[in-house]
Amino acid sequence: MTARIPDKATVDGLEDRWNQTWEADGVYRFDASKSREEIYSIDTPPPTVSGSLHVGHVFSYTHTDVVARFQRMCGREVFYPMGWDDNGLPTERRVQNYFGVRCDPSLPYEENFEPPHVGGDGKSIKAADQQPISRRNFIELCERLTAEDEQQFEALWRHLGLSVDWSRTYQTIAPSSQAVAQQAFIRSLKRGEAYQAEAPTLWDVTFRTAVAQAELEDRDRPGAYHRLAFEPAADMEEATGSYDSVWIETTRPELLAACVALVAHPDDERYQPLFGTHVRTPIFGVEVPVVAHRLASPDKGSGIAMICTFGDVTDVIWQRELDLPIRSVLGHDGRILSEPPAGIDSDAARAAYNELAGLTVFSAQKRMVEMLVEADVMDGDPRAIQHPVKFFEKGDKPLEIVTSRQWYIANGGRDASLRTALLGRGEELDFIPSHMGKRYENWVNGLTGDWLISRQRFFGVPIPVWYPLNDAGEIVWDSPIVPDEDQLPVDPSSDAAPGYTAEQRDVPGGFTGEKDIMDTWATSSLTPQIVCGWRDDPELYAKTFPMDLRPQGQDIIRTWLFSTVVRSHLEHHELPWKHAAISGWILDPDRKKMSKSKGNVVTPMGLLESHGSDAVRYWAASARLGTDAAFDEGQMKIGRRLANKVLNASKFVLGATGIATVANSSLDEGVAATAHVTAGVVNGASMGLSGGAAGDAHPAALDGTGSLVTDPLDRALLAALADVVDTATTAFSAYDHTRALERAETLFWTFCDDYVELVKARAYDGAAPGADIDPLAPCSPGAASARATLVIALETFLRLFAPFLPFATEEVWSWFRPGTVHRASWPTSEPLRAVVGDGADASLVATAGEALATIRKLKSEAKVSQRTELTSVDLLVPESKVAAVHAAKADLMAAGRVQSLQVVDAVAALDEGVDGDGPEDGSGSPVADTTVMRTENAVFADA
RNA sequence: GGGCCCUUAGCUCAGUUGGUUAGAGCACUGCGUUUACACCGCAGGUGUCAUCGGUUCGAGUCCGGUAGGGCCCA
Repeated sequence: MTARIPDKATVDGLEDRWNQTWEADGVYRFDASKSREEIYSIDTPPPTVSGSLHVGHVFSYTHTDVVARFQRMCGREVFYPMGWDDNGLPTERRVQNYFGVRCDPSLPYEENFEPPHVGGDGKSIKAADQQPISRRNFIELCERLTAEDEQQFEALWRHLGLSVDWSRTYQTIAPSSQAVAQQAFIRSLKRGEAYQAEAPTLWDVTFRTAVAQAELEDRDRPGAYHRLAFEPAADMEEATGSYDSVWIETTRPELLAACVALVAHPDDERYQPLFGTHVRTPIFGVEVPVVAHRLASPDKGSGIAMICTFGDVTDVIWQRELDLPIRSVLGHDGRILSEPPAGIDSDAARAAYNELAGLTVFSAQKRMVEMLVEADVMDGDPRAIQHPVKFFEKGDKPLEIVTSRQWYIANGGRDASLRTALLGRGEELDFIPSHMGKRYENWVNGLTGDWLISRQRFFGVPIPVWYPLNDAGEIVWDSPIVPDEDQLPVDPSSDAAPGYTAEQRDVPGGFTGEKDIMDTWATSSLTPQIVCGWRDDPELYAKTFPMDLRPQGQDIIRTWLFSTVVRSHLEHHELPWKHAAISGWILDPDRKKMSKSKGNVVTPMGLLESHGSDAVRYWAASARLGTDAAFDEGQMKIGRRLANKVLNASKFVLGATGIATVANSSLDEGVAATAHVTAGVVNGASMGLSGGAAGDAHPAALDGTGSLVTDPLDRALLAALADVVDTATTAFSAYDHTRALERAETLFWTFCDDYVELVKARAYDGAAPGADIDPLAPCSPGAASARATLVIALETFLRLFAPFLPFATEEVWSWFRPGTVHRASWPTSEPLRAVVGDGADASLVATAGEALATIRKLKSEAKVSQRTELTSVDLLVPESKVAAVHAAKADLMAAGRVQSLQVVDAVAALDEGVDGDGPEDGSGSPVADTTVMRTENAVFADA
């Protein structure tokens, strides 16, 4: 029979072995029979599968897993599903490049379609080289690719050791998720929270879709002010008595045809006389009014600006608030429309407009400037500036504003009472750290409109409505046809509207399907409803919703977190979760945020393989929530060292106590020996996976007096451990996992470096080097005390470390404990305190350690091996510590290999009236610090 | 321009309601192969707590200003 405890312990290879066992034993399987009070539910962010996972994901998902494992050990049944966010634009883009195709909804479906490329080379394929395919073919390719990606993601998460119930994974594009998204939409529609509107919309001309406020970003771009002359109309000449032109400066001369007014600040004295009068636009000769508005900035350009429908977001506000006409000149393809807007009537104006029609914004500007120069209505050369321009965060051309019919969901952007209510939800939510709530508050206060959820794309959840066609075949937008909830999910582009036949599609008197899909966030804002079974599992839903925890990155507070709060508030009138744990950024060594574009991203699997998962988890867990962390492989090496130490210290404990002797051949015997060595404090009761109490440590109804743990040093160690357990538990309960780890780690190193060294000889109880120890044979009381302490401490440390180092702790647990450490109970201090009684003094560990270090220092400075025997040495100890050193004296002599140790009161020793001469060997300084231990009169056995 | 966070040893970071001489790990140097571990152990030096001012018997900690860094929003 092979030994169950390896001769050479290593952290390498533990991941695959334990993942297989955990899967086979269903260690993390959610038990839905538990009661609401017993359940801890986590709403894990579904990563975008079309993107690649990076170190930041590993970082924040580890934070979540650490909490999940802690809560599970505290006896909670952890509901911890994992999802994949696969719908949306990122997947479409990836499919286009990976397969060399693009979606053309006008094409018919092709059976058994095989794409022109598979795999691609990661570079984008030009649109012209992409093969157009039908929407259904395109979606099939999206699903094919995401399925592959999801497998890789799951493999990574398993390797990292996430304690997810992998039987409960979900996809945001899955039919059940679509049904949830559509049901929530329909209900919002019926309550009036979802609505459609024809309105100016921020539009990405590359992707040809509308985008939401949350997806915008400002980028500084070069631009140029063009100084243009507007001629006064008759009423202005009359008002001012002047024929002078009005000069405006604009960065967008190509939109001149859309000009509907000039605007200046109401307080601007230069232009006050002009308000209410008119000017004529250059080139086109359209008469437009001069108006006043507070958003015009007197110090920008000439202080008076032209309002175009729609040059930027301010133009939209002006158009709305000043009730100006709409004159669109830009199409959804980003080109100037072929038909001129109202007002361009003269032949000359039409001719000028025709010069621009069909051009891109860029070319139109060039041509427009030429015309302006020819007409001599532009003053000088364009003046170059840098200015912020709005972009779609995933796009690379400036956003334009076009008028289009879109769907919205109310989010407080237009309704003060809803906004107030949502701000209240933000205050109600427990953000960790709390200052992250400010980001939520700032975002809600900065909303400028409702949430635009419709996207003119293909791979996503369809907006579940149809529209009737009148007898003329025109769409009746105002009367959307809505499916019943039990019909969901529906695809209006292929399913017939309720009450119609398929033949009535797109014929007069029939119906047509909504072509738009919902924004990704419109589905992922419903992950609590998706995973908790809102639509189809009322029993589960009642037990898991509202959820306990939403962990996520700080970047998506305004998007994912906020939109989820919105949906929950609208539908359920409550928060979707109690706590929101916000992870920080990962910064590269230059303190910059790590990102793909900077090319400084490390692949997570490579990291896990080179350092080990426990090591990488240790690095992640060392960072507090909300705090940015450096990408620090040094920290991973420390984690690896800790995991390695856990294995080796455990080997020692099991060896010195004799448990290894029997556990090597049989787990049952090892468990029994463990119970024997600890007198039942660590016993084998409640074996198996069921119940949170498996492998529990039970107080053997002791008050310290009947305990095997009699030695003061042993009692001190367990007292110190009890303190650490209390601190770690309090910290963990407050989501401060870092402190829990740090406290456990610090005491563990003291345990290894000092305590173990001190009690080693006592625990061996005279056994010959290398000899097997019989754990059941009688031994001296001192040995029994040390052995019991070693095992109790080890077993407690394993449970303290289990959330952080799931692989190393489970490996060791399997050597001598039944079941899995991950279903063992989180340690409590009561059993430890019961074993050591009230009189235990935790500080004895530190004092004994200090004394040991003093003897080590003597040898280190003498440049001799720590093994060197000391015939005799005086240990000068501060008075307050003398008693403690005496208590550990025998262990100290054994560990320090001292044959004769004199413990001397350091204060008394300095007093010449006591020993008369000072140190006989001259080693001590006459002004020695009496608060620090030191040695004198050392005699080495031989040099 | 508004909001939030940060600045402590060469590096990464602790430092809890203000209270002895501000800590840890890494790195570095020296020593040492010990019946757990060389992926090891032991020992050692390391500070203008960004800066200026205030409150206080006492400030790394509380308050205000300044500088630098980061993020979000306009």
